[in-house]
Amino acid sequence: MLPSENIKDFLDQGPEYLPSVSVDCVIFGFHEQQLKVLLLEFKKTKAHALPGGFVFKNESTAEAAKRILWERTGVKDIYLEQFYTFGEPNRGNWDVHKATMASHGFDLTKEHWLLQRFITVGYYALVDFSKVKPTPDIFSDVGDWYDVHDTPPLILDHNHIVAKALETLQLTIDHKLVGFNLLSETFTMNELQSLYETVLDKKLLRANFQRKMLNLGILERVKKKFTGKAHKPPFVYRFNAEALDKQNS
Amino acid sequence: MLPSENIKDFLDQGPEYLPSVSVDCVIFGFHEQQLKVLLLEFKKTKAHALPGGFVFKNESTAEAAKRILWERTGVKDIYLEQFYTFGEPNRGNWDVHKATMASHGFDLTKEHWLLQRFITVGYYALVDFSKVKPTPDIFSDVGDWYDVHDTPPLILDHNHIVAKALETLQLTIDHKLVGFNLLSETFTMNELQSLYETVLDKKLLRANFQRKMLNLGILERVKKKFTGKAHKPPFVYRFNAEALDKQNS
DNA sequence: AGCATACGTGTAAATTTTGCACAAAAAAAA
DNA sequence: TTTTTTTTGTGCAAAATTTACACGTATGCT
Repeated sequence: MLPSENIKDFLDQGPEYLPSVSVDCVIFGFHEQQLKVLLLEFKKTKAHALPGGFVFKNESTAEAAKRILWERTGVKDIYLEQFYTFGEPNRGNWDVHKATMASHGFDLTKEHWLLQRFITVGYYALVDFSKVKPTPDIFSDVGDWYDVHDTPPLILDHNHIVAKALETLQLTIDHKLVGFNLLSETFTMNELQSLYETVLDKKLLRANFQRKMLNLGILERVKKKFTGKAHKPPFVYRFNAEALDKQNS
Repeated sequence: MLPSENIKDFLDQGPEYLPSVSVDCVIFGFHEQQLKVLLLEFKKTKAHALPGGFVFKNESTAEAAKRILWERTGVKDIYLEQFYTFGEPNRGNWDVHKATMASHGFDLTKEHWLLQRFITVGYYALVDFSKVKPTPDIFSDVGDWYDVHDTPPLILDHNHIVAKALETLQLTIDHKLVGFNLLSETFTMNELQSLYETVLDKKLLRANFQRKMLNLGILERVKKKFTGKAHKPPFVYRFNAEALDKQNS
């Protein structure tokens, strides 16, 4: 199927969506000491945007977010949390959408459903960077990771949405054990610490951090890691889900 | 104007609202050692509900919430905070609306805008109980305060919404200084403490509570209170807004 | 076998929180 | 005016937590 046919299909799908409501996902990943966000780049217009989409009439906003997440990352069972709903009537310039569509040969009228006002429900997702293959959608040709502190200008109020998501994550990570979702299934204490340092943007004392984490009783020691380095290899930990559930409930 | 004409006006207003989006307000007040919520009781059907409404096409959800708040309480400049958006496709039984309208002589078809699916954005408000005169809307004949732990069954998912609002308030009050909004402009340390004890649902040590509050540097001592009792009257405090702004920023 | 490395734990100092006690204050009563 | 009564406001020590640093130890390489 040609790209423009996909887009026609999408535009025809308008009536199946719940009007006025969209969902945007701030997908966080952790890589090389940086907290990353997954962004899409539109074809031709080269504008950047958060992965987002619309909500089917019999679908919850959370399900819509999960669907979008799956389409963009190929990962299911993602840690997902709603953080804010952006309900301003003027969330920015919708010309981008018009231009994007025009660049594909669709000239939308002012009344077209895609150019109406949308409230967007923001979800942030924490994913294992190594498991994710950023997948562009039909409007974008690339999905790529950006340092959350060094994002390009985004369409609409998406920069604001990213900022709010980061703020929420920083407030959350300290008293709710969500950080593990950003690491692979097993990890060293060092990796965990540098994740926390990156998210909170401050140095932590190794010794105390380790004690605190171990005392939570949610880390399971797996095995030694073979590093090939001339020193003692670190333990590798796995995060114990049952214990976490108790704490978060 | 007769009630049913008001209702007709309301029903005709459908096209002016943003489709699929509503706003519900959990209005908290503090009275007689109880945390209260303002609830409406529908005429005839006697069902209870949160004050809520719809969003005009050029209005933000926050503005809509403020408007509803003003209509129900007669108070402006209310402390208002968005806490969650309820985006399930099945948020409960919409028969109540149909029945309510039927009781006013309007037989709504299944396709009527009022009976469609709505996402609702939840806001909680903190108001000075003594300043508020609960005002019913056109569907309800009474607005009344209920102990948040002793509410009647509410329509749709409104009980759930109240629970979530309370949860948010409890998490917030400890590290964000929002409690003052629930008291009158001046208050004694005792009143402030019993507010905290009620919201957090636990006893606090008077001496330490007082120290903590005073050390925040946001309380301004006003004057002695004449109680008519045979003992030392307490100081009366006023909450100093500028100092708070610094802390919350 | 010994060394370099950085991991894991022990411990003391500093700070904050908790619990309780008591004096000061002010209105009413004598 | 003096005493009585009650509750406020502050002081202080014990307990708990956080912070900072030091040291012993396991491991792979030389």
